[in-house]
Amino acid sequence: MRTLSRATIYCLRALIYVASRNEKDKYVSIGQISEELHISFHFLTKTFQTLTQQGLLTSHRGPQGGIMLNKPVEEIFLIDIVLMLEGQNFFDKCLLGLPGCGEAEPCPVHNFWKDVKGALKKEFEETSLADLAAGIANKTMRI
Amino acid sequence: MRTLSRATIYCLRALIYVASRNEKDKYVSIGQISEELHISFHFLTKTFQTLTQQGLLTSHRGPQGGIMLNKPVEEIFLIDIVLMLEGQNFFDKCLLGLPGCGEAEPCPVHNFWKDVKGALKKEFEETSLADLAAGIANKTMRI
DNA sequence: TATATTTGAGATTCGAAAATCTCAATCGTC
DNA sequence: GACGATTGAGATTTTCGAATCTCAAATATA
Repeated sequence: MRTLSRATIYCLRALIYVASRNEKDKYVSIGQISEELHISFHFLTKTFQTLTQQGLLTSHRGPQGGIMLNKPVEEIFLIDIVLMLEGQNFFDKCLLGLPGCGEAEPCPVHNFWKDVKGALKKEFEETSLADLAAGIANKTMRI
Repeated sequence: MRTLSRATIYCLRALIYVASRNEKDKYVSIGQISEELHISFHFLTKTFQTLTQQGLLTSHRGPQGGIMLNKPVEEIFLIDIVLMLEGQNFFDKCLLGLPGCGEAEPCPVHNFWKDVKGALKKEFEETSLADLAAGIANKTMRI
């Protein structure tokens, strides 16, 4: 079950890593994240750019530069990250990929899928970066 | 939110179409399905082959040939189709795509995602082809 | 101000899924 | 038995997301 794109997955892993370091008001180097997590550096810069443009992160060039979360990890939710990277219409898509599907002209699985998406969205809305990072306290855990 | 592959989507649309025709013990031509639903003929034959090999369908070559459901539509569930086409491990995958993730060594989102997948799987298990086809009674509905 | 470090941005390459094409196998009908 | 209709199977091409590469812009530090 492939739900998120690679870009989102990488970014999520990176943000969980950043959150777990819990260093406020300090830039974390993208290069360092890339090395620690074995994620393509250039791939990361691209996704971080998007999040910076959308206001979730602040970035800083030059030595001691990097990225920094703009809000406390308790106030950043999974849904924010996913919508910013996958697009605001992430939860609006039809299971069968039918372009015309909607409330006005629902496909056979429209209502079924609407419920499923609603439940998933609720989970994403209630799960913060702090929740996700909490699991990482255990050092043996791999991200 | 992209959940199913194109192959599965096409097959699902095709099976809903077949189910909605409600013609027992009669072969439905793949060519006809392809034309009606504007789905690539060769793509359909491929996915139907898989379902035939796995016992969900019976196929028949030659004139008046086609495919036929092996069970009543009430007894074919969404989960069957999805697992046959996407693979039996469809609901086992890690949200972050981490290969080592599992009960023994869970990733930060493992338990969160396990619950979500469990709920989705349950929905798929409880939704039959008959349920999906029921919506099609309305002729204006597009599949 | 010179330099090393780091992100920004876009071009290019790679690979897997998607789509198409070709021919073989099967079978009803005449 | 010949022919046309239809699925079976695999090869080939196309497309698009993923990954890489290259250079520009910014800035801390000495």
